Amino acid sequence: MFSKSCEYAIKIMTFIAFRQAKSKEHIGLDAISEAIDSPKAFTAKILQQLTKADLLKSVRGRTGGFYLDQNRVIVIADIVRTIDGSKILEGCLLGFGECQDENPCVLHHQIKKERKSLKNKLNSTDIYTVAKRVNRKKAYFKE
Amino acid sequence: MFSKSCEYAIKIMTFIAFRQAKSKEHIGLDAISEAIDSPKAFTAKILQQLTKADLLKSVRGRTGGFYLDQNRVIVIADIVRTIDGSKILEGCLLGFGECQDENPCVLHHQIKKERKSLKNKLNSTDIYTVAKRVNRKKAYFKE
DNA sequence: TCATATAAAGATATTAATATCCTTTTATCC
DNA sequence: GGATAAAAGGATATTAATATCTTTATATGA
Repeated sequence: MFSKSCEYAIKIMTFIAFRQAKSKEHIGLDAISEAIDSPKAFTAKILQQLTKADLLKSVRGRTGGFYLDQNRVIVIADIVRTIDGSKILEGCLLGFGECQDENPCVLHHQIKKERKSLKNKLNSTDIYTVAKRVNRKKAYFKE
Repeated sequence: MFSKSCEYAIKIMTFIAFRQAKSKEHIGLDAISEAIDSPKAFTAKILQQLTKADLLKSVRGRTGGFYLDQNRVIVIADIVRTIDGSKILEGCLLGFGECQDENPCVLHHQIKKERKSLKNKLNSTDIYTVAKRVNRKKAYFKE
């Protein structure tokens, strides 16, 4: 469903939200990739993408690391759109460039409702809420 | 969401169902790839996969081609499972090997309901029903 | 029986996703 | 100011998905 990069990105963002609820210190690559069990160098690239897209803030140098601007509410859909693009949320299931209600692919109307509720859910699930669940040990970043 | 191969496969199967409702003649690769607007050689490979998986029947030789065993009801989920595997329907959204209710990833419970209804829909949508919609010009195989 | 049209099978090519490695920039601490 | 530790950036490697091409097997019909 999501690309591997996107899977990591969702874990990264929710992990930082989780950690930041406990301490305001910047969080470094090492801590992140250890916590979510992801390859370090690859994780660094995804962190770059998230930072460029302004979903994440970063500081260089000795006490550097990553942190979230707490004023901004970030939802899972923001992360998905940044890493995988909006195709999975908006695009045609069968690859039409323009799959509207007027020129629908064979699955369009069949799956319309289900896709919409999935999209709504991703649009309404923010990372702080997810992070709270981790704190209550109701969800995990790695197996 | 689905791989390109799977997109083609869904079109292939629904197209054959659609054509077969009109004529019992075997349908050849050329007609299929033309109708669904897919690369011919690649389409041939997918047809092979579908045939091996017994979702589709084939006949070689001069009047050869592909056809459906009308006694068997095939749903979209059968096609998806054959081409992309069951991961997209059953597997963890964030790549856990074992993502159950007891050891859930950070998205598991959040998206559980939405995934389930998507899966149900794919499990209950059969290709003949889809084909009928095409016949009524309510859905298309290509743009 | 032989030419032809078809699917099956195998080999290869191309492109995109995943992943790593090395160098550069930047901030901190001594 | 120099050593150090961090992120950023660029280059490369590996693997998987997409796609094509060529050969083989099989059935038909003249």
